Amino acid sequence: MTLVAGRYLFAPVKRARTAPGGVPPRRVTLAIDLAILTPHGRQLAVLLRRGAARGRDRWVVPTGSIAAGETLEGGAERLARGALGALPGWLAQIAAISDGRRHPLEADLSVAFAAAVPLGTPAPVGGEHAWFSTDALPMLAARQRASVDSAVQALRMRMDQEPVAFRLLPSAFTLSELQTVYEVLLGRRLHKASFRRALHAAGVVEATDEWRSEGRGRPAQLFRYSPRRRRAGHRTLRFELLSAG
Amino acid sequence: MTLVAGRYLFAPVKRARTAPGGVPPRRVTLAIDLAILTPHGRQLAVLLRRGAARGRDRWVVPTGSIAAGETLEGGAERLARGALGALPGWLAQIAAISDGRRHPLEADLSVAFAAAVPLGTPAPVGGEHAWFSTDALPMLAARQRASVDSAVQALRMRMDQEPVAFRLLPSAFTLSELQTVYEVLLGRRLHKASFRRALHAAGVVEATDEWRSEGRGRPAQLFRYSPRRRRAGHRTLRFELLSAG
DNA sequence: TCAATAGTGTCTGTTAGACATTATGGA
DNA sequence: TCCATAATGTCTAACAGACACTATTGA
Repeated sequence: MTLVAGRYLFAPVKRARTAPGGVPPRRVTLAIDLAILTPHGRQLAVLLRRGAARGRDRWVVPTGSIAAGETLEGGAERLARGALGALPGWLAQIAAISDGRRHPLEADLSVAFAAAVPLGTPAPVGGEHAWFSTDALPMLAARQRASVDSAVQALRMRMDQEPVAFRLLPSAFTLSELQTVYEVLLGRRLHKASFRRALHAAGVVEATDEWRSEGRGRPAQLFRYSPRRRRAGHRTLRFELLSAG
Repeated sequence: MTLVAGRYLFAPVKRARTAPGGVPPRRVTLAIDLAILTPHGRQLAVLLRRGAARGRDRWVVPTGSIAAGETLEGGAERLARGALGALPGWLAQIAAISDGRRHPLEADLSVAFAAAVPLGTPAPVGGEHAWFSTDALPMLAARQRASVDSAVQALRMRMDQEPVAFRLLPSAFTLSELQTVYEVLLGRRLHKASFRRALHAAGVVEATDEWRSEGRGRPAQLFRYSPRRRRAGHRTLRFELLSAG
């Protein structure tokens, strides 16, 4: 999934070789769509840009194409910088979509990327960008809507394998914030005591000596993500999700 | 991830629209690589085709491009029919790779698909195709090697969400065969009693009235995959894999 | 008969979830 | 003082893994 940096995407001297059947690889127009996600209340939010409006409010997922000698991931990073002014904490390729549905650039093929940025990241100033809750998206081109849905689904499927949840928070966070992120990603409420017990047992966070007071209630201690090198915990059997069909 | 069938990939009348920056979506040559996987002993095996040999033994992952009006998934299905003579039990898009490394068709961009076929599926007659254990692959173009590795990894990551394991077996199978498939995918041995207990609790298989005797030992009862519609079992917290880094 | 594999019953340590309680701030 | 949130301790039911045992075939 991870792309090798520093390689040329289009080697200038190579010429398309004909396939065994005699048909050369088809030429298509390529776009990259980037779904930048962040927690927002009990939902995920995605960063959209005001589109080339035709009167009404139109929004688009940040999209673009690829420069000569640029990898897919390189293009996605460039898009992210353009939208955020900085690199996201997490970036991953999600899917290639080419179902013929509408896309702002009318590209034949679009490659969807997902990015995660910390809770509280403001939308860039200028009024061109805004956060939208993924459960109340505005009108989008059908293929971009599919990109956002795939990105959210992929985030949920990868949270066990990669520390995505921690990239959706600033480097220092309270355990309640972390629990909320996990609840958003899992789509269900968790028990506070069990959550902290599991965290402590896995040893993935370390306490700082800072505390944060918000409104009423007792101040919360701040923690950091600290993956202590441990033996790779073995995967467990999970049949539950297979019963659905 | 699933592509909509029956849609045109390249709408003939549409013209590439210029991006906001003024750059039209880049044109690239596109190939599809298909890693057809099946269980083979305690490993997964992949189906390779004898390549356009230059003297030595060269092998390639089944690859091709896309016809006009064909979706990515449609192209992958056509490739699968060409290699197997039939559709695989499971087919999924894995990744788009464009790192500039070698590919048989020299395509700029290749989209990797993974397919699963049942244990015991023979390689097509004619000597053009053969199964290779994924832990002892022959020389492959670097990008195709990456496709195979990604396909195997994706199979392992999706086994909890989709009934991939059952597509790696014929419709009727023994519980020992199923357990072996799970052991191959999980990469570790399982306990017989626990495995059957979990299977029974989840209610994902149903017994047939057939039995199979192989060599010595008591004959084994045959089972089928039967996903009884149940309440969607909730996902559990899993921090273990996040400790690695 | 022995060897090999299928299938089941029981025990035990671990863990997820529920509940209760203490701690510490603001209103 | 009351209330809201943080943090922790304890109980229990469920479960994973280990072990032992029975069942049924072929050599």
